[in-house]
Amino acid sequence: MPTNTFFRLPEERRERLVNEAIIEFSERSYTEASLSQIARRASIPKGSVYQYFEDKLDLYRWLLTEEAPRRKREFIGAAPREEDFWARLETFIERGMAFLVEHPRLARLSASAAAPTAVVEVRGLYKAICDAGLAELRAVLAEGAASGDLKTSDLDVATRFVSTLIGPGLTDVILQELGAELHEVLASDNLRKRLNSRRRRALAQQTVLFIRDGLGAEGKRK
Amino acid sequence: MPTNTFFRLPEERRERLVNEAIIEFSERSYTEASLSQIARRASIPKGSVYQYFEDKLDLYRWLLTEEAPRRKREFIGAAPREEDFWARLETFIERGMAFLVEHPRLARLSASAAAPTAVVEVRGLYKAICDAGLAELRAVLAEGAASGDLKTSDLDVATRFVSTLIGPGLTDVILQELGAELHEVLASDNLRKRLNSRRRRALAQQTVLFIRDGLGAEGKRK
DNA sequence: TGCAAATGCGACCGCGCGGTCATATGACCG
DNA sequence: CGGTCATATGACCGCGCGGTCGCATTTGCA
Repeated sequence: MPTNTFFRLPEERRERLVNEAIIEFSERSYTEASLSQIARRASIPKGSVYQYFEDKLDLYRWLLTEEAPRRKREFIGAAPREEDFWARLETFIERGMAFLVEHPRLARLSASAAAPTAVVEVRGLYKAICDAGLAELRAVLAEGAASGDLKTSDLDVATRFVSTLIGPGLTDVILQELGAELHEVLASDNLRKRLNSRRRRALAQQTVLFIRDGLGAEGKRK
Repeated sequence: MPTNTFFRLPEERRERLVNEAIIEFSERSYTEASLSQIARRASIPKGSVYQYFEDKLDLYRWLLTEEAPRRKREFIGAAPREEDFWARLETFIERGMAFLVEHPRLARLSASAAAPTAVVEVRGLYKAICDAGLAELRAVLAEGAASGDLKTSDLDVATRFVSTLIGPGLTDVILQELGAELHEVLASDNLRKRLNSRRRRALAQQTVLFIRDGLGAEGKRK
């Protein structure tokens, strides 16, 4: 947890630090990321940073578990209540994609915790984040099971499958769509403008169709 | 590329080095992994290692693009020719799972390259590996499209979806199944015995069903 | 205005890393 | 036996890191 001093900081200074930290941690894994760099780029002496956070992990943890989720919640806003379960799922996916496209660094921040690492605390953080995401998705899917739209055979496995699809899977598809590397997208505002809301809707639709009907050809399904 | 000296090494010494390298690179990201550690654990002076490989990246690249694929090919063996496309896909998935379970370190080695990193060469390596995997899977799926078993609307996106499912997705499911963390599985032979061939078949079947039919409830499908 | 508490600050520390190099060793050969 | 060449070895280098510490500066209050 940051110290009170941190929260008492002039907003401009605090923002500078936080933004540089987000940039650093979105481009590099926890281990690779350098507190010295963050401080240097934010023009804040390293000694001061250690007055705001206990250590590197403290800053990382706060970003990952407090600040990023807060900003995401702010962006996503209240979910519009759709009638149909599949429409609801589609919206859920589209909102996730919108966040990825509009705030790629924040999205990457969480994904970067997936890196295989020997730092056990980071692994713990990642697991917690994953579990939270899974729980959220599971709740969505449970509604579908309740309304009879979704097969109910194994909700846990289904949740994991869907989660993988709309997480790493969609990221992959989007990058291919943009024809760019992740690091280029992070650096460029221009690239991501090419995945506008209309295109995102289409991709979300395609994803939902896959989840609902699979890839088996119509005529031949057993 | 390793030097000729490396290939002329007494087998026992070479194996020691390679094995320790696999362990190190499967537990840590490229940046986190330490050549000094590998050398120390293999009881080979660091100076000697630099007689076998140009640098850390050279060793990593060789492991990732030569040695691991070679061992995987050896393990998987020739694909038994099934008649039905879906049976073929199921076998493809089951073999992949078997490799993951029997050689978790080798499997992790490749996955570890997915780590977000600022080291551009590592990103290049990862992209090459992914593309190779995607091409292989695409070929499998293309057969399904040709035989009329698979929807042919967008083979590229489909390939990416399926790839994500049987890659990170199945890994997740398996870890949940084993009730263990990745690092525990790497360390323990015991754990992975619990995912025997019969259980793997079942999981592969479940995955194929999902890919073929999706999650939509039977009665309500449009 | 003066003092104490909070904060800013940057030089400094120890560490482990990737990588180098001068020298030692020993196999092979005329 | 002497000389050559491939190989083995570990002390050593420079670097950037995470983190510390003591002093300078500012702030808030009586």
